[in-house]
Amino acid sequence: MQNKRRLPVLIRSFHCFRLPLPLKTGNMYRTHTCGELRITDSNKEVSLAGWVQTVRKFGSITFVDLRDRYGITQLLFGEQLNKILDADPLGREFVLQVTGKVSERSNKNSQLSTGDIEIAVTSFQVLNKSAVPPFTIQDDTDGGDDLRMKYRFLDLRRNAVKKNLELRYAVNRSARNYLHDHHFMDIETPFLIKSTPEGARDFVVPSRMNPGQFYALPQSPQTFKQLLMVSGYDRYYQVVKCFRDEDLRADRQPEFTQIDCEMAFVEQEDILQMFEGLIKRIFKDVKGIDYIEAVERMTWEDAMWTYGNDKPDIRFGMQLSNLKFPVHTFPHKPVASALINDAGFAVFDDAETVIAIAAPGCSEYTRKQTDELTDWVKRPQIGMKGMVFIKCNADGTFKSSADKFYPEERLKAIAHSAGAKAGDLVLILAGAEERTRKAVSELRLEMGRRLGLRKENEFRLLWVLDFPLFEYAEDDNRWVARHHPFTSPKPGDIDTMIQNDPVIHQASEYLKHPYAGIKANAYDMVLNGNEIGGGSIRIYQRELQEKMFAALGMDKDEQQHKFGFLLGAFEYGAPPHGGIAFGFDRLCAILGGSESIRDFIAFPKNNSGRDMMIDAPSTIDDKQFTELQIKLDLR
RNA sequence: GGAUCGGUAGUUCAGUUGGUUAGAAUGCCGCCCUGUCACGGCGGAGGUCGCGGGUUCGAGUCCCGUCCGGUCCGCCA
Repeated sequence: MQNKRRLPVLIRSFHCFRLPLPLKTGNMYRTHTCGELRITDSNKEVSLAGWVQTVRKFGSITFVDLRDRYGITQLLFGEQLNKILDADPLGREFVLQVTGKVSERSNKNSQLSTGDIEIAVTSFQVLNKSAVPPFTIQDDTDGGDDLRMKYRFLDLRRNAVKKNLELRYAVNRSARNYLHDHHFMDIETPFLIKSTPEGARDFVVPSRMNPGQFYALPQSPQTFKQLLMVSGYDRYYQVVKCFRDEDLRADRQPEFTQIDCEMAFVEQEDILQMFEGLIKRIFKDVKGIDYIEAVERMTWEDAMWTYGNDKPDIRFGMQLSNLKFPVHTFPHKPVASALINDAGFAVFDDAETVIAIAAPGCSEYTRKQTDELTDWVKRPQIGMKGMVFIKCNADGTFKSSADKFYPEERLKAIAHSAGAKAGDLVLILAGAEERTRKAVSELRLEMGRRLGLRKENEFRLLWVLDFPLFEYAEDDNRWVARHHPFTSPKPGDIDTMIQNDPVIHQASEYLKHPYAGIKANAYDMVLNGNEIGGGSIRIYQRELQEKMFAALGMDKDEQQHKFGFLLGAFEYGAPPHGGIAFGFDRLCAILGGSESIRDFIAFPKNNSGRDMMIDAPSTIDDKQFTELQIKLDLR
């Protein structure tokens, strides 16, 4: 494992970006915004326009907080104007335009940037009334999630959401500036393209002019950006919508945005350095964080070995002790099976895989607490049958739920292998390989969270390198591209690929187990346990691309039908090239300290892919079906 | 496709072993109040307990179904 990075990490949690406050020019509605007037503006005659945040009435005077995108300014309605308000009161969220004089307040409000002044209103105009909003437009709104989504246009007035969108814009600007500085060119690619159901399910769009035929919305601009490389636009980028018709999560939307980049005449190292630069620039511009010297690097195999996960959160340790694994899983790694073998403990003996981790400082856990942890791993989502504990007591003794089978010396050795110290609690899971590995990885993250080891203001970046090129799809009984079928093998594996004539479904000699097989020239960038970007060096020779398609079980006809345009282009001087795409929404959410990407998207969809505000998707008219020559057949 | 949590006033929630008239806070409406900024005081209105069925003398509460929302697994090259 390469590990040249120095320890990190400090942190300022405020956002360093700032939007310009003053309006460049006033107009008939307003001379200033609600966020910019200060005591130095005293006695100026100004006009403001905005929304009524609150009305505070005191008999013959009234205070109104007027809000716009830039802030809140207090308005004072004196005795005369107050009579007008008595007759026709202002309500929350009314759109109001006022003219008046900036005056120093007798009671200042240090919480507001405009808190030293108020506007002594001389005239006003209700530009529009508002119905009573269904929830309060405040940082701490009383509105529930679905109500906020239904009235998203009101939710967006809230400062909390506005800050997220500002952060999003800041990330966008920062990325564009960096890429522009490095000669990347923003080129738009089409949204109505061809369906090639390889990875995710496509969204499809019927074509009226070509009855019975459909466009697909792009899952990414992958092939187009590669064609742009063939065309000689050697540095391309796009902040672009992508579409995938798959089930959603808190961090997954059917339409999402990528910062999509591609470069020609590069090898992997060039890409890694260029985009480390990008991410550092974003951190600096958006968070004011300037500490990242180099992004740490780890091979995929090391990540799987050390953390059981291809996107490890390296902010904390708790590295795995791999006590037992099937022979071919980690051919180059020292599996420590001697520690647990030959003890007659059926739970371990019968298991395909046994993995231990040490939870620091947890040796004092009560029976109730360990039972609760056991229940946690027994939940259907984790699916383990139980958990074995070793308490590493402060006095140097060891106590385990498997005492009967392992003398203290062996418990000590197992605990030691997991890096446990006195006072730690070793957690051991055993079972089928895949499930156990995932369970330990989840357990590690959960314990890290519970023990406060995943610090919100700490950011650790990691490149995960050398992914396997192929992955076996149990359901379809075939090999699929782990990244995508345009990914180049590692240089050393290219000859193997070209020389062999792969009929991969049957036993492929050179694929073997993914851990041992051909490695891809692919890389993911991981931030605090989240994959924020991924890419690869691409195949640019027709012959190799055909081998790749064939390896995935695609015959010549199918290759031609689906990707003939790309294979053809490779015959006309395709340069070596590669690229990367960053998940823009997710990156923003992480920088904003949130698990959910929804609050960083102006108009997101819910769990079921519905837009609750406009109520989409919806049925269409019979006339539309007729035009499309489509008949509905709901089964 | 599956698991799980939730749905009660405009809103956020409470509601005991099934038992009299379903509560609180906030918002809303009215009156009072010249320095508030979570303003305050007094008064008032506001409910098909998601929907359908069942058990029961009696259901917000128990059972079945269904719809909606949240989270997760599968899925997401």
